[in-house]
Amino acid sequence: MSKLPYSFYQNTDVNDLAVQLLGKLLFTRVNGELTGGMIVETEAYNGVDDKASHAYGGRFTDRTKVMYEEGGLSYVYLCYGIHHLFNVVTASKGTPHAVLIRGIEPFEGIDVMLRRRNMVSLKPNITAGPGALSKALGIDKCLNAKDLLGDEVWIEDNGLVFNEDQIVASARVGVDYAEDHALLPWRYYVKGNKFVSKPNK
DNA sequence: GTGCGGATGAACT
DNA sequence: GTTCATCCGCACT
Repeated sequence: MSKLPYSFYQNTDVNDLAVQLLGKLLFTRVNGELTGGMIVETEAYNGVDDKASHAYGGRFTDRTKVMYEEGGLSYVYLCYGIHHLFNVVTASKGTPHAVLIRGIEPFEGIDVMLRRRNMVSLKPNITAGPGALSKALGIDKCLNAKDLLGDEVWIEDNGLVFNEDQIVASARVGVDYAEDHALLPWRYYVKGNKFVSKPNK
């Protein structure tokens, strides 16, 4: 297995990239503890033209500035004051594309994830949903703006590729505020996988 | 400096 | 289906 190269993240078609991330392995090493899982659900956020994106209209703030960096960095932010959401920054410098990781299937360090989630047995909700998987992987603001080829958070290619008929595209979750962009089918998930988040149609 | 509300999840009724 | 935990980013004064 090998880490995805920078060239992977440079893709300017953020939807294509969101699909390609399905089946890849997301790892973190926090306090020396290795955890990881296979990405089974993503959402594409198409930068300045996307009303659901934090960078819509070119908004550039302390929080959103990392999205304007070169693809291959992390973008982690706090949502509802409680949940840290993990995104992959993509495209080239100046183009604030990002892909939200919404679900992973546990692969490595399951005991550590159970402890972090206060769970005794493995159930889908350990990593189904963006807030849940961040907690299981130990992701918080400290992992914002990290190099995805570093040794704190990274993504590996295990060679697995899904067929088109194994992938479902649907509307993104929790973006009602995005008006006419709320219904765009930019959420992608692996059909039938138990670690896809709740609104699973 | 102030006020509003969110790319959610879990525990309720 | 409804409620609420719990913070800070962001727009505006």
